[in-house]
Amino acid sequence: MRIGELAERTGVSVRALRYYEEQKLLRSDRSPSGQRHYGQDAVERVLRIQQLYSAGLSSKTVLTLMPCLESGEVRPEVLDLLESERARIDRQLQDLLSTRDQLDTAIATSRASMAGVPCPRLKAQEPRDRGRTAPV
Amino acid sequence: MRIGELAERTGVSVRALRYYEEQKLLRSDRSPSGQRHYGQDAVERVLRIQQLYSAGLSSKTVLTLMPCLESGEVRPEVLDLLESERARIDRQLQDLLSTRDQLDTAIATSRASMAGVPCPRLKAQEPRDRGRTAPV
DNA sequence: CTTGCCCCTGACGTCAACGTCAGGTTCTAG
DNA sequence: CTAGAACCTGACGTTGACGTCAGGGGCAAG
Repeated sequence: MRIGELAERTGVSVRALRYYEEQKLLRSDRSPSGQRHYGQDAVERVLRIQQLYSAGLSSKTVLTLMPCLESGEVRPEVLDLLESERARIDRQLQDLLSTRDQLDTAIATSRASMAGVPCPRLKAQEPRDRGRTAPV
Repeated sequence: MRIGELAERTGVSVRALRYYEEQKLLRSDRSPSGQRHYGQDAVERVLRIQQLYSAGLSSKTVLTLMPCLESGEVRPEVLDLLESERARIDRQLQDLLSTRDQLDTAIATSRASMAGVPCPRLKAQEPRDRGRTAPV
């Protein structure tokens, strides 16, 4: 398929697909006139790239890690990267979950108040340790 | 406390704190000479701002939603924003969880191969390795 | 043939959350 | 009193993942 169809089937823009190729995250066969052509598996690969981006990985990190995630072969020099990204994801998960809870509480409160029920009091979340220096 | 102490206690930069004030996310009392002073509650507020940023909310969205999350009073015109952010967070949670699973699989595979299968390029640690320049 | 759609390669624009520098003021320790 | 740390206000720089525009080519239909 050509780039327009791939874009449509993945929901990402044509520009983004060309950007992925520029970053060496995606390859394409070229017709004699230079047009890009992709196999069916490109759809899955693009969706996977999007997922990794959405998880906060940079294009360079995706480039480094994708072969490992696909093949299962982890070269020892990328293990640190693998683990630091995992740790970052864990921290971000906590922030997302906590934020989601706060949004849910607000939404529930809103619905309740729209139904005429009085607003309950919200409790503040205890802030998580962010590696700050110990208080004196 | 002054801005430097607040920065240290929250782990965010002085520049970031001034930026938050610029975005009206954070207020400060000013001494006659113009220096910013903060109460103890500023620490919690800054950590909360960071958490919302980490959850992918924009500065404008944080500005809009923070009062609701604190007071529990949701003006009906922000309910849409509240719900769309919640939906976005849910999607991002899926991506993060899936990515974390993939990383975990790769890490586990790596550990297994290091324990069982001899890795071709594993160098032994050299005890006198002092000239190790940290790559940037 | 030509119309219209899709495609190509640069290359500059964008946006957010700061980093960084310049040039000047204020606070504090000795 | 003085050095230096900490603070102030601009204002320009950075980065990543694209958006967008300019200028031009390829190809099936009518």
